[in-house]
Amino acid sequence: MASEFRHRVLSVVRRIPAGRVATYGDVAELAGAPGAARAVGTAMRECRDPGVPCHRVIAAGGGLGGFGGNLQIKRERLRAEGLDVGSTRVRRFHAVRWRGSANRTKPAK
DNA sequence: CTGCTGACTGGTA
DNA sequence: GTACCAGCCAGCA
Repeated sequence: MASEFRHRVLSVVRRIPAGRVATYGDVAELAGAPGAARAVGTAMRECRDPGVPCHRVIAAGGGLGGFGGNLQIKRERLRAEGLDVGSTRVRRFHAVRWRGSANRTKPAK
């Protein structure tokens, strides 16, 4: 399957526990393609599956990322997860991984 | 097979 | 602080 990478990404996103988030870069690395953050976003584009909490995938620094119109819903969901979400970025959140190092529960930037 | 695009990231100005 | 540039990988025409 040419979309094996996408499938792997979806699996990683699916493993993200509630109340926790992961950056595109982290998901890409966990998917086996470090640096393919953009490709991750492309894969998320088809995250219509409810089993794939694509809203838990955010950009680096706590940004919600690009997304289109449902970005608003994503923000509300993240807030429902117990995270502090601002207008276009998260203030406080628990990331499964941060900068490829130990689990950090700080927004850093 | 070649080239462009894209829900990204990090660094420099 | 924000703005722009270059680099990265995967998907699609």
